[in-house]
Order: sequence, then C-alpha cells, then structure tokens
Amino acid sequence: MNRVVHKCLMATNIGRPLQFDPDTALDAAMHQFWSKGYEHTSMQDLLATMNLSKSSLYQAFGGKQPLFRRCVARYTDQFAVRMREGLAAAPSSRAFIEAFLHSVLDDVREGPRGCLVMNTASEFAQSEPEIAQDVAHSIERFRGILRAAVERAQREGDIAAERDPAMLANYLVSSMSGLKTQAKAGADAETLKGIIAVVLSALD
Amino acid sequence: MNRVVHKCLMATNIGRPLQFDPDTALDAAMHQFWSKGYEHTSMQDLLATMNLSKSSLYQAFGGKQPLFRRCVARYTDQFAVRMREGLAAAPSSRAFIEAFLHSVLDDVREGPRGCLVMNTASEFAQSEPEIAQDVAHSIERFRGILRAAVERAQREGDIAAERDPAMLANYLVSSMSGLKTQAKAGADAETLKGIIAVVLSALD
DNA sequence: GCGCTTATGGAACGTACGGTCCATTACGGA
DNA sequence: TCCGTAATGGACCGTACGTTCCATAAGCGC
Repeated sequence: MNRVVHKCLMATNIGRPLQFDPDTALDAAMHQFWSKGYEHTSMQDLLATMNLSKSSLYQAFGGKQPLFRRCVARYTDQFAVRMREGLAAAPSSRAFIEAFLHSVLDDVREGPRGCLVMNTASEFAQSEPEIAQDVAHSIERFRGILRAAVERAQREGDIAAERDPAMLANYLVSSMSGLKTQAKAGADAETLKGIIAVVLSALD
Repeated sequence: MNRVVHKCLMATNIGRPLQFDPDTALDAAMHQFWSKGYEHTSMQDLLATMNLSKSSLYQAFGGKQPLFRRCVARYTDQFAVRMREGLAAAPSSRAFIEAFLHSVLDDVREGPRGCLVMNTASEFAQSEPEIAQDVAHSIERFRGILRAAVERAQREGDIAAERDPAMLANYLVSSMSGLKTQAKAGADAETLKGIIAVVLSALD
C-alpha cells in the first residue's frame, strides 16, 4: 500500500508539543550511563530517571544506542566547555593543569564514575567501530584544550619551551584517565594526591 | 523425600573423569572475558571457546560469574608471575620498568584489550562490591611488585633514594592503566611512545 | 472549532540470556 | 564383569531485555 510515513525531523510548531525538556532528559540519561555504563543501564532505568515513556524515548531519541551516543556527545561538550572556562579563568595555565588533575579528588567523594568517554572506550573499543570513532573525536577535543593549556604555560614560563606540547597533552590525557581508573578501583584521596604530585613533576 | 545430593568438591579418582583440561578451558574463558568484557561475553561465547557443554561448565565452575572471578584471579596470577620473572631477569630494575611500560605497544598490534583487572574495575567498580574487592587485591599485588622494582632501582642508583617507592609504584600502576586505556581508545604506537617517555621522565 | 500533525501511554512481541534438570555415557575399583 | 560415581549432552524454563505498534490525547494553524 506504500503507506507514507511522516517523520518530523526538524523542530516544527505544528502538532502536539513535547511534554518534557529534551536537555533535562538527556542530562538524566547521561548521568545514568556515566554511573552504570551502557550495558548495565536498562531501558527501565532510563525511563525512570528521564521521566518519560518508552514511546517518547523512541520518538525523541531513536532507541538506546542512539541515545547513548548523544549522551556521550553531550558529556564531551559539557566537559570541554568546563575545561575551557577553567583555563580561561585560571590565574596561570599551570594552575589550571594542576586543578584539572586534582579534580579527580572530587570524584572519589561521591562514588567515582570515571570519565564517561574513557568508560565508553573501555566498554566498546573492540566491538563498536562507530562508537570508537565518537570516543576518538571526544579525546581529540580534550587533547586540543590541554595542548592549548600547555602552550600557554610555556608562554608563561611554567613549562620549558622546548617540550612538545602535543606530547604533553597526550601525557595529561593518559594520566587523567589512569587516575580516574585508580579512583574507580578504590584508591583513596591520599594515594591519588601522591600520584598527581608525581604526574605534575614530569612537567618540570 | 530428603534425596541426598552428593557433590564432589575435591579431586577424587572415582567416577567418570573430566573430559577437558580445566586450565586450558579457564585460559580460553579468560581471553574471551579479556577481549569482550563480562557483559558482552555470552554463555554461548564461553561454551564455544572453552569447548565444553553447559552442564560441564556449571559442574566445573558454578556459573558465569564464579567463572569470571576465577579468570580474573588467573589473569592476576599469570601477570604477576610474568612481572616477577621479567624483573628477576632484567639487567637493571630501571630497564624492567621501561620494558614494562613499553609492553603496551605489543597490545596495540593485536587489538588492544587493556588490562583485564582494570577493565573489570571499570565495569564493576560501582555495582559489585565482591568483584571490586578482587580488583583491589589484584592491584595490590601489581603495586607490590612495582614497589620492589622501584626499591631495587634505587639500590642500583637509577632512581633517587629519597623518592617514596610506594608512591612511585602507585604512579606506575596509574600510568600503565592510563596507557592501556589510551591504546584501547585508538592511540597509535608513536603517541604511546611519546607518553611513555614523559612517564619515565618523572622517575628522574 | 475543526482538522492536521505529533506526542503519549501501555500492551504486546520476539528473542536471547543465564540457569536447571535428567537421562545417558563413561570410567575406576572390587 | 558388575557396580558406584561423576561427567556429559541437550532439552527445557523463566525472565528481562530492547523494540514495535496502535489507539488516544493534545496543541497549533486555519
């Protein structure tokens, strides 16, 4: 019968309007995925935290996996914004880098969830190429900001000018990822502080 | 009817003998879990790689989760043994530490799987206290070996005597964990080498 | 207020999972 | 050779999952 299916792909103001705020719902889903991972988060979990019905979730987000990818993207955006803001507001770039690493101590207080991007890398690196791509792009953004931070620190004289900023940015990403994993694995604040001190000493 | 159930809990030589080698089967399961994680490994996957039937698996290992925990324990044992052997055979402890970090480059060649212990931390830290305990114990063992390596390196004059060996051991565990995650996230060999160089520079 | 379009709630579906059970098979000891 | 014991294969089970579908509700433009 060639039934024509209408899909509303762009925002329009005809028809019944959404009865929930997509951003709020997305944030809720993001925190759920962040806390429990993709597989350990069930549809029921999502519906409960997002406060919407199954149909609405499918209508609005297309299913569990598309929703997840949007959550990762949202996490990346928010994290990048916070980093950029922190860097812009910091008295020195070196201070920002130190504060950035020390932020892992906040995680440990409220049940460490790690970094959603790295958690996703760990869960999907082998099995889902598209998600692996998303992860790579997210990390690239973090890397870029940290590279800018290193370059500014070099200009400010807090990191030797001859060091390779890209390499140090990679090092910081890797170190942060390791720290978050250690926090998840149960390391206490003192242990983390000790590791951070050694990590920072490599910048001198 | 009080039917008496006999459970053969210890190795005995009466009755039909096992038709598979438990160690071989355990190794196969370990590699499966290591590659795909707990949730992404199905019973079917396990039966296929282990080459045994469901009843045998349940009879011999008690189910999926007990099997998984034995795999993690086995991984820990093997990894610890390899580390200790490497340390014992190394011309200098510093050389061992460098080789240890560089071993992440081998991973990247054959599809990086990370470290089973850290992967497990990432997957279960929040939800399964018993497994989190296992993970903590495994890490403690790695930490201990690395601490011994640092102490020997100090005796050999390759690490300053005033550094805290326990702290440096934590740092190495964290760094290795970060490197493995970066490898999983798609970092290439050159990038990893650069990070390793910076990591090692913190020991000077 | 009517009709178009879309969101919503909830029932229903197929499937794949981990786990259980039992009849059968196979070995070792007497 | 027979018996006791334990391993094996495969059918079976209940459940929880992600997904689909449809009837109904609800705004907005005319």
